[in-house]
Amino acid sequence: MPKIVDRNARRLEIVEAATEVFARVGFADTKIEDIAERAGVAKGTVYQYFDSKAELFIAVCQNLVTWPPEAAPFLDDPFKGFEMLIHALADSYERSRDFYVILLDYWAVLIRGQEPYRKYFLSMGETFYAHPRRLLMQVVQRGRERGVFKRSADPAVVASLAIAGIEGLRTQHVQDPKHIDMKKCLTMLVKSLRDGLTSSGTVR
Amino acid sequence: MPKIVDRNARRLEIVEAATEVFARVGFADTKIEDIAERAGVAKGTVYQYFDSKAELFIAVCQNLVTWPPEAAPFLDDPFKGFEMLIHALADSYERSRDFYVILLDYWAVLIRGQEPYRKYFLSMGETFYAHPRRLLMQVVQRGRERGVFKRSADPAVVASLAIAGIEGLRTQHVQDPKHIDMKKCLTMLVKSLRDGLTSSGTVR
Amino acid sequence: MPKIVDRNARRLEIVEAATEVFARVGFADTKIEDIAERAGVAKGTVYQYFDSKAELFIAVCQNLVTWPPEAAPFLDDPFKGFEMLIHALADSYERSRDFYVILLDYWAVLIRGQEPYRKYFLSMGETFYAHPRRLLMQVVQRGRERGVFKRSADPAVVASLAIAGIEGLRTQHVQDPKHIDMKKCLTMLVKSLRDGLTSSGTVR
Amino acid sequence: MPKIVDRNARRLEIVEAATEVFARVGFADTKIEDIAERAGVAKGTVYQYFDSKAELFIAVCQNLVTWPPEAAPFLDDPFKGFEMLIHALADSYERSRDFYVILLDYWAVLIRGQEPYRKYFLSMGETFYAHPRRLLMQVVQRGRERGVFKRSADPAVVASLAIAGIEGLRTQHVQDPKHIDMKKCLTMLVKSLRDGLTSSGTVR
DNA sequence: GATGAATGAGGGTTCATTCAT
DNA sequence: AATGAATGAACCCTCATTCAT
Repeated sequence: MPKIVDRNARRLEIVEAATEVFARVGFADTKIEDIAERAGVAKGTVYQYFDSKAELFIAVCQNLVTWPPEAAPFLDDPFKGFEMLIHALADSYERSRDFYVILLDYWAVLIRGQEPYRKYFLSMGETFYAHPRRLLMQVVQRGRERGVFKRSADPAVVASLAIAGIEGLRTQHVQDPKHIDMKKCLTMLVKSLRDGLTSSGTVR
Repeated sequence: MPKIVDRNARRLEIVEAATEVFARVGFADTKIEDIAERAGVAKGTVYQYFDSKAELFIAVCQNLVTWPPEAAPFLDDPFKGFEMLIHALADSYERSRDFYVILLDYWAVLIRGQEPYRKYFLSMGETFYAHPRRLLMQVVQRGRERGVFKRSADPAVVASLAIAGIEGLRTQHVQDPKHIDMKKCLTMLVKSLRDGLTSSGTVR
Repeated sequence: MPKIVDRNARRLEIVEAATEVFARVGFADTKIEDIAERAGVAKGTVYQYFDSKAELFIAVCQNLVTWPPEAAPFLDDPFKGFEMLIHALADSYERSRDFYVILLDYWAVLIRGQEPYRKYFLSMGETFYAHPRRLLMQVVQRGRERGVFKRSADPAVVASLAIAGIEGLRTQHVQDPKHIDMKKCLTMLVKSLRDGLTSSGTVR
Repeated sequence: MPKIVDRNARRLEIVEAATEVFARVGFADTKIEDIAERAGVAKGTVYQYFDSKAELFIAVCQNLVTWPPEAAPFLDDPFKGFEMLIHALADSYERSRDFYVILLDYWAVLIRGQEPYRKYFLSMGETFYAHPRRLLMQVVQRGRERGVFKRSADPAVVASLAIAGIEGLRTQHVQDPKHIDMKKCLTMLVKSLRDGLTSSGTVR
């Protein structure tokens, strides 16, 4: 038998090293050697686990896409649940700065990537956004059923808006933390959306 | 003038060619030669106008940061003005897909860039976001003064949220246009924010 | 205008440098850098003239395939012509040791090469062998018409045999010059083939 | 014996696997891993039997050099024997395409190999060609003694020519089977050489 | 002995940048 | 000013070989 190694563990070590490096310098400027060094292995070893830099990047993204909170505890109270969910999502961004920063390259592939990868990332993106969106839609739906949210509220639209708000705030915050008071903004985000869900609808 | 084309015109041609190429394939994968070809000049010529690929990218970004609509016509009617402003901003993204796509690389520099450039892009970002933010804050402020928006509404927060919503929706839309109904989402964005600005405030 | 260079001349210099290196160490062990050095240019320059090592090798082979002697002066006298032709062919091998040695790699591509190249080399091989074969067939044919060679002699077969003999002798000679007396062997080759072309045919 | 398979059998398995792979893709493009896989062993195991890829190639060549037919049955009738011998040699090429194809790399070492190997392969080449040459020389010699071949015929030259013809025809045939009618060519090869061995000698 | 994980030197290729014309 | 040929540092990836188990 050869050297005893837990391939899965080693693989994960490399993915984690890669996550850190990709996040710090971006895909284009990342050298495989840097990743190897950070993982404490030789350059060639990386290629025993991943066929190419691109494959490794995919693995990194997949590894990142495992964060979303469970919805169960939030569902009972639509009002409170909606608020909790948004904060949980925002936190998940907060918790992993890597995650957010790697999204830049992730998006880049999505928008401009060549076909083999583009399609792949696209499906990844679906699961990626699909889970939080599903959770959000569930609370909204529940709220409608209970009569606390308006019938006319479209759960898909609300979910998109909530995610958009969170991401958009993060984007501005990452650029210049001083200009954004995240706490206040998130509070207002929740409030506005809830108002939109409950207001009598006739504006003006 | 020794030549028929003056330097400024030629320079702009190169910037525009670069904009198109950067947007299409991203900064890292853009070759100076591609830009030169698209601009109809030789590779060396590009270096007569820009010291490096990075400088050229800066010029491209600066050239992009000239879009926002004028606020004047909207200011009189806070309600209508707020709505118009958001749609105008969304349109400006819409109108220039290049613009949005280049933001990816712009952000990348902002977040990870080495110092000479990072600081530079940061200040650029300020003007970049500052103008639309200022316009939004103006309408909100005006609304407060007229008593149509709540006193407690923080113009800075509202502006951030509006921009966040627009950008976040675009992000999702660029990834998969089918999943997002932009029109509905923008309408709800306006409505929610307005509700947040007018609701009696007592939540629950 | 850029540096004034005769691209064709420079290209040829590189091909000639490559010919020497490919011949000396073989395709697989040839480093582009070695070729560049021998041509007195930088590594990158080679790639301005050839897309890849394989393309360069093709160019080398094509450049080599320009040797065959003109037949005209020999055609009148089938006997003498046949002899002269064989010696001329043998000489052309002799003159360019490079040529012969590079054939090894040429054949390797032909026999095992992947499709884009295999087909290409195949067509090259046709012209490569086609010319000497055509010359040989012409003299034989002329001899038949004049009645000095047997009607039953097949020009194609004779041509193949003559070329086979020359190449086969070279192969042995390159391996160990001491074991082969080229002059005597060529004389006997000519004599045998001529005997085969004139003998009454009833063997035994 | 500690294991079921003895070293010699295992060694031979590896050599045979290597023969197949070397023939198919050539020495340079052969990966030890491919050989190991085909032999049904692990990569490291190959190195238990051979110190290096080069050593393994030597072993492959040595294993190949065991083919030639026995002369005894041919010797009695010089005419018939000469013919049979040439066909037997041609068949031996035919039977093992591997053999012929590996010659390419064999020759390459012979011509350009570094010293430790070059000399080695040279001596191998001698035995390699020596055996068939010896057989051919024997029949010719026998024919001279019996008075059916001319005194002036040089057995060494005839042997070289016969081998040259066979190899040269194979070379052309491998490149493009359509262009060569091997049967006809071999018949004419035999006939020509025999004519050369019996003709009255005064050409013209 | 056998295994296969790890290694790292090595080479093909790219491309931003320079510079002679 | 414009050109595009030349440069060479940089980097991805391969694969023969080693070695711990």
